[in-house]
Amino acid sequence: MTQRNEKSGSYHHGDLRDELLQAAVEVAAERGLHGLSLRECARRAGVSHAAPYRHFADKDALLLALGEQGDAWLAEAGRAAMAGIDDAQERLDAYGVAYVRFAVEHPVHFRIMFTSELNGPTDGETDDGETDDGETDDGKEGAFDLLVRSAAEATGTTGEQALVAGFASWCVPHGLAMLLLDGRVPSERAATPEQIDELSRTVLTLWRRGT
Amino acid sequence: MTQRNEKSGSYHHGDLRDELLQAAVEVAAERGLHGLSLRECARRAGVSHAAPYRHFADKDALLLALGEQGDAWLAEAGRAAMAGIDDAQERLDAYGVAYVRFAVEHPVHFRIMFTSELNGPTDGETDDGETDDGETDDGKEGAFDLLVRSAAEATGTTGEQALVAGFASWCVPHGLAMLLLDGRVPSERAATPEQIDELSRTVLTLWRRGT
DNA sequence: GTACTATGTAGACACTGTCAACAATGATGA
DNA sequence: TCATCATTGTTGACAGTGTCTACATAGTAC
Repeated sequence: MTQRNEKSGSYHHGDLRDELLQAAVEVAAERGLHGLSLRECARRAGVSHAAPYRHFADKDALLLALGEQGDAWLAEAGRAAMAGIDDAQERLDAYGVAYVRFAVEHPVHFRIMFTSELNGPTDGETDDGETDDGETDDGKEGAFDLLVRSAAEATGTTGEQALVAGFASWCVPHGLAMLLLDGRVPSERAATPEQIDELSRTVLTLWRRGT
Repeated sequence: MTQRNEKSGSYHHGDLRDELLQAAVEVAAERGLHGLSLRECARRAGVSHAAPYRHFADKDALLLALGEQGDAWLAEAGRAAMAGIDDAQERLDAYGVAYVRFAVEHPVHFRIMFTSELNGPTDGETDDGETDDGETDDGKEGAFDLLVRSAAEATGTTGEQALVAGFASWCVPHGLAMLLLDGRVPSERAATPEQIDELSRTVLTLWRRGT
């Protein structure tokens, strides 16, 4: 919780950066992402309206930090979900379930992670070919690599094909997560975590064994 | 009627509502959704900053209008794509390809359609059970019904199961579309409409052919 | 014509992101 | 111990925004 009983007296806050991030999640959860304001975060952290600029270059930088936090958490959740599962197919399912669960448990982070608009224009027409496919910051990509490896194993493919298979295995939970966050699933079908896990599993297996 | 070709000189604009919608898409495409402002739209339409309020209650109302426009377009695209295809499975695939293509061709509309935050808080915990499942405004739901019907036919299910199958058939193109819009697909794999169609088809049919 | 309604404008308000100038704090080194 | 200095916070300002109220103009019906 936001426990600022002691620190209110001191000039220096001590952990403002983290508290701002927390406040941002709180505000975004209440008012939506487009209702998030740095000043409100500062208010909740008990500091002046310009204090955040000592920790973040601008508002986008704060959102970016939240996104990276989310990337790390998701990667960890994915790894944990897949750990110890030998069957590649089951591993893929476990990842998908964990993915959707993460999105539902951290909707603000998830939405920020997939909002783009933090790098460039909406359409993504910028020629970002060469700077994007090199060594990456082991967060989500680590999890993605694991996904690709599992997909490759499950489909018996390699290289190019395996990559597409991994990507395809990403689409399903991602789509489900997005639709869930947008309230496109009747609430009686997605009220509890158990229901959501169940739904994820159903969708994942339906997609695979399709017909 | 719309007899206002010389709109710059006349007091009344003649078609301001539409022009505002167009301007909004333009601005959002340039600056991202969070960079969209009513005042900028007004500026581009050549009217004063308060003029939009004669046509939209507030900013959200304008976004909502764009969303509804997108719903209608998408439904039409889906219907057109499925028209004349007898095999249910192929119909589902065709819908998916059209869905993704729509998202890529109308990224601003698509993103607005699935941004929620226009109705309530992010988490969707509001008890909107009864007002949401009744008769709907035949836009997206019409397309969704068609999707469910096709999924039911393809899977040989009915009722509850068919609904979930239809929903699952929605998740895949939706996830793919979202990942595409967020630039998560290497640009060399999604540069042209043909490549995107190809990718959609691959993702949609991956597991069916694979196993 | 006059009255009414639809649609536009001007001005104001609170709020926001962001910057520059200033102030308090804690660490560093003589 | 004390002067120095980078870090971190505050205050005040600016332009831009959503939105409201009051006013102006155009088109329409009588």
